Amino acid sequence: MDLAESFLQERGFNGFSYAHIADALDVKNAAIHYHFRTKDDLACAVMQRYRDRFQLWVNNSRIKDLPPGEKLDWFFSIYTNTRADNGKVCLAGSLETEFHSLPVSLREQTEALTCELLAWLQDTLQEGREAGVFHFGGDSVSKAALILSSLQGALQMARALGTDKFHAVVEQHKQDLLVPA
Amino acid sequence: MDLAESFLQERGFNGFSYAHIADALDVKNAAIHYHFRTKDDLACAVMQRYRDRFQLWVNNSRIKDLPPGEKLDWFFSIYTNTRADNGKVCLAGSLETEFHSLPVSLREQTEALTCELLAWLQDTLQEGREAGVFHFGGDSVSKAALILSSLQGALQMARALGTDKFHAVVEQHKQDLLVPA
DNA sequence: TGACAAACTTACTAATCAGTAAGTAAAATT
DNA sequence: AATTTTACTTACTGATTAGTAAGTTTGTCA
Repeated sequence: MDLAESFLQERGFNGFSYAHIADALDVKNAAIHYHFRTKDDLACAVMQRYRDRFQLWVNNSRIKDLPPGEKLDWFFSIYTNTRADNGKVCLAGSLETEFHSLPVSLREQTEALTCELLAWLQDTLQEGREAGVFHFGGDSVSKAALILSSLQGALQMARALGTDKFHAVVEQHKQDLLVPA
Repeated sequence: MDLAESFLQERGFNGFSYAHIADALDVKNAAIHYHFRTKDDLACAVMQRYRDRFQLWVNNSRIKDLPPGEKLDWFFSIYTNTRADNGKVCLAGSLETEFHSLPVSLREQTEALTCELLAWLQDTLQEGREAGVFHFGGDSVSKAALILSSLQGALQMARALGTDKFHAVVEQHKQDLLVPA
């Protein structure tokens, strides 16, 4: 599953095969089929684990009780540390790009993940604005969508233009949110 | 090339084959190979045409002489009309997602396109800020990267969550840029 | 009219793809 | 000790992949 997750982030759903994973583990492809009957099953399991992990984090008091500014820093750091610096992109973004060539079960997982990320970000932004820490116009739903879409896009952009661009985007978001006017 | 462009935007480079195009045109796959020896050649030709088209537009006085606010509206409208409403994503975003599984020539095209989009957007933002129409902190390079990455990401997000989300992101960008404080 | 080139088709190839059926070895359970 | 389960391997299948070689049709031009 770790390998499948990496391949999904690095090459997309259509960009890897059972053989890639089997070779990396030095087993035969049938060994993968034993654990995950179909490729959809494998990808769905990866997505479910990814979602569960996120929910576990945000419901943990180490994150939940943080002030909004630090919560957001934590969120940004997920993208910075485990994605941009390793040339990976967000699972949601990766699968959305290939959406129309994906099995239905995997589309549902993609939708669910995106909703969950968006919901948490929206709550955090709202909380921060009410606390006077964040400053932005419009509603928190749109601002959350703006930030999430930008993080997704910036990870992809980092592929072509290097991680500096990604870091610049994150800093710009902080600037936009934190500086009053 | 029109079909290849559509497939790239809808399914990604690894998500379509010569057979898809041949079937759609009711010819044999060898007919495609006659015009484009390899799949890389085809995709590169599509990218080159896409880039040329963009340069033609931005150098045309119908766009070049527009005030910054309307320039930006035009830029947003490319994404809204020809992508979000048809379930397509930006070519740059699509190829960046699969970057590590792409032939080198196609990676170079992807990088070039991203740079060109970014450069134009940066100039436009700078011009607008100097004219007092746009308001944002930080430098225009970062802000351009933020907006472009967000548009890319929002097109992908629209796949899973519908076009409403995309439109909300565009409105939020306008709000962020246009409202003084 | 004949030469030639453009735009194909027919008929392949070798590789890769997801997925399966049957067999095996070792560990866990009864 | 016998049985069952887990985790594979071996050996495939049929579909699809990008790409090729040789032949065919159609239109253009000298």
